[in-house]
Amino acid sequence: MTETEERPYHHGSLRDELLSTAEQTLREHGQDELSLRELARRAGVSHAAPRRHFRDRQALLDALAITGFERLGAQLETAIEAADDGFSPRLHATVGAFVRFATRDAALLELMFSTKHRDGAEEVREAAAAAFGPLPGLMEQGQAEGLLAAGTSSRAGIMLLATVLGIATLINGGMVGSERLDELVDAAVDQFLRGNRPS
Amino acid sequence: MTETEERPYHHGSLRDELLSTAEQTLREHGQDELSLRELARRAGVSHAAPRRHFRDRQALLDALAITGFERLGAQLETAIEAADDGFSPRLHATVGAFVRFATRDAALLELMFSTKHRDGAEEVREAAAAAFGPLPGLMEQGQAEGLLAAGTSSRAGIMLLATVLGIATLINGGMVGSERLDELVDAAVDQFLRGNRPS
DNA sequence: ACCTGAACACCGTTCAAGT
DNA sequence: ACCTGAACACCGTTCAAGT
Repeated sequence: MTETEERPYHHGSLRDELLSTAEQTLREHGQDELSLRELARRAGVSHAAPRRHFRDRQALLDALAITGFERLGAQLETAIEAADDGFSPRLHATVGAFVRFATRDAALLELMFSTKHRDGAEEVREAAAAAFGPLPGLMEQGQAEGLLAAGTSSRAGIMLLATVLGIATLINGGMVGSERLDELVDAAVDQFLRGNRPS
Repeated sequence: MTETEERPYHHGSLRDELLSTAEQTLREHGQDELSLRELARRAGVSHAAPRRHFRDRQALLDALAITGFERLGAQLETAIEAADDGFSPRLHATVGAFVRFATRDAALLELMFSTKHRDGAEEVREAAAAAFGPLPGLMEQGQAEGLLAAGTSSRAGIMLLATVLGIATLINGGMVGSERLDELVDAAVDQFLRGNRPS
């Protein structure tokens, strides 16, 4: 009945399984504990098998960052769609979704925005760009509604992201108590609106 | 004449030497390439010798983060003292000093604000708090000069720090081109002032 | 008090060989 | 096309022993 009693020689979906158990290990034990050999063991496969799917350890980390950005992008989109049509509710929904993602999965966030992707790993940056794709449109809506000053849509999106990313980083690193999360997020949105409204 | 021709059995200042070559390796090759054994080799000492000074690898990383915060704090202080007396020039100087530190030494910045220090490593958080000690006072000066709204000195400092930290993270990770650094820093200060001025 | 040298268990990576 | 098994060079960590 069950098809998992005896594993076939060809695993079938080894790449996906490695990625998902890697994500779990990253969340529960951090990046340092993440070893290719351990992942192979958990998948019931030889230690050299992952080599077929990930050139090296860094390639696995890059892939984790990419799927992270994909999930983040999906959550941002969902949040925007679920919110009311106006700029302000959409802005709040977006910021809230980002911060929820960022604090729920601290180690993944760190990996996604890590310096390691600076060289090579163009795909990671593309995934990041795709995840934040909805932002400029949202900023333009804010301008159209007269809530944001004109001519800042790209910069404003980066500024908003930078602020909430910074807040999440400070909290994830233990530099700021997590009980201040909501207060700071509200302040970020507030400061953003006040700081970028038309004069 | 030279006293380094033959190393004595007792190194003398092994801890300091390990830390400073570790800092260099971190800057040039990243955290992954940082190995205790390699540091020991470079110091001309057995691989087990660092154990006397750092309980394990994480303890070395913590120490690096601490000295990083100490240097950052010193640079912030110097910048404030060198600036004109007013709030605005001091604010610009502080932000500029932080961003310079953050982008010059990306791997160190990452280590300093890493999730790893969340558990244990209370000293790292104390070092961080000490480095940012001048911020609340600066915010109070802004309030006294009527440029910042009252009652936000702690929160305002965190917000400012979060925004510039986020900008540095985005640039260090390659998500935003480094040619936008000055533009974004100016925008951060501008948005901060507009967003927190008294109504 | 500080350092050495051997030992242990673990990695990532490579490569010929198997299915 | 995908996986195995042995091999290599490297780790971090521990501990008895040296100075």
